[in-house]
Amino acid sequence: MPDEQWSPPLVMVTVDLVILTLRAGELNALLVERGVEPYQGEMALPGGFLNNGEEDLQVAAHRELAEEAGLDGASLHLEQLGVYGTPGRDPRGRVVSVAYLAIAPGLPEPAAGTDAAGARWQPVGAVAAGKVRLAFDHELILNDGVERARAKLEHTALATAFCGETFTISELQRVYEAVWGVEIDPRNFYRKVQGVEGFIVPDGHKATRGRPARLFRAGRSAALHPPLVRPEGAT
Amino acid sequence: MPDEQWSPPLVMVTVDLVILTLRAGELNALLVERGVEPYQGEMALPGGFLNNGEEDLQVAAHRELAEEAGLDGASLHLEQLGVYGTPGRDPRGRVVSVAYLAIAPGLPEPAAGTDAAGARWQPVGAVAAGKVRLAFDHELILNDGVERARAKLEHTALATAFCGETFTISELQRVYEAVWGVEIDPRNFYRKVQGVEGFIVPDGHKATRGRPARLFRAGRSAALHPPLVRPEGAT
DNA sequence: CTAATAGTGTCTATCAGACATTATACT
DNA sequence: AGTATAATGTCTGATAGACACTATTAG
Repeated sequence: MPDEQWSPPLVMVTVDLVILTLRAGELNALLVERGVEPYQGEMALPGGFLNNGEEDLQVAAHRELAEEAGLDGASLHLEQLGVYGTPGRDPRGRVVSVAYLAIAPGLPEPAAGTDAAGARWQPVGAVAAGKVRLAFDHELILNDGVERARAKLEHTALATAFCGETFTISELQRVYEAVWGVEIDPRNFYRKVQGVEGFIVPDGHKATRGRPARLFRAGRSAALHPPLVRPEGAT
Repeated sequence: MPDEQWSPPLVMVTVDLVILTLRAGELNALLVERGVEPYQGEMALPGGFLNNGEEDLQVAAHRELAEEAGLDGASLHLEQLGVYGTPGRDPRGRVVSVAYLAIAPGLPEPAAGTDAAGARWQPVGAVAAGKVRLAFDHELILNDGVERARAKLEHTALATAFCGETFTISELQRVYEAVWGVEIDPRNFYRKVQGVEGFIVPDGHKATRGRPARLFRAGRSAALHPPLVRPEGAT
């Protein structure tokens, strides 16, 4: 019980980012090689300490997004994922980390940021399979982020954030298949996505090998009614 | 950009609790009257600073649950809700608050805790209607907690946490009606809840005015397959 | 018997999943 | 014509919502 002399403990706060994209039909996360101790040389999620005592958490997340990944956050979906504050999770002392989830369309290799010795995309499957080890408790955070993304695909228009400005329905379908890890019947998918009010709106056509595909762009709805339900066996 | 002399800013961390229960068929939240500045005399969510630099966040949440609400957290559903860290949200300085959501079955008036000058249940409708004002950004946190509870009722067995050890299907239905703010057809509700694998299991009978009701207790499943979908017009 | 509450049955419009066919381009 | 990809139609079993009846107790 605090007495009159007691003052609250002070802790350090970091912002960590789970940045997901699609590359070659696989779900990838952006990882950086740590340039300083602790865990120097190991892979970790991009992130870092608050700049100063007055920086907003969301602002700090956008700043790290730009610094470590070279991504302009303005057009990016960015959402709070959770807090990770188990004592001992960071050898430097008591560090509470606020995790954010960011979604980006397919991108080339990132320009290595100023802080990070090296930043690169890694398939989340490789991390889940234990092929890539992460510093701190970042594997836990990454798994939470991936699961959140999978769940959000059902109820929100998040999938369009994985695509470019415009996209075909097939491309949108490949997003769902990659993130959920399942195969979807194209005919039923066409019917369902077009039945969701305000999800996607037509925007011209695209030349391709074969019959030209209709192009769409994201509609006005953030929430999907009805939702696109994830099959039972999804990853 | 941090130079070699730079050290991360230190912030204070609080844990705040959204504790929900059902009283007289209405969704209520536990609020305390603040005994100290700032916001002395106003209503707020129960919560407080970390005890020390080594206290786990979840442990701190359980501690506050016991201290300020007199509730033993062992049997209680407790879940992280989010982080609230906007600069200026607390006049004492930079305070980052980790919010937790707790669900309790119907309880009598709480014994006022040691920290809180007074703790009492308030219908969340009164807060939403502006009849009760909360300190800090606690109204935002409360709203997030209520919305989370509503969403979780669809996909998890959370509703049973609002009931006692055993309950009738009618009682369970009243939980859904109160939290969602809608009326549900009892016949369809019976069919649906009994069709969900592992949601509820029979456990004797209950004497009542009229035909005795079958009693149930919570089943083993945490997640509901299929989910109980919330009607469109739910609050 | 009557009142009160618990529990079950049925009908129908809609929807999800399986599956085959037609359409439009390029070579 | 042949190939490749896009788009649409149909059938069927399951489900959600509307609705009416039977069952079991107390007084």
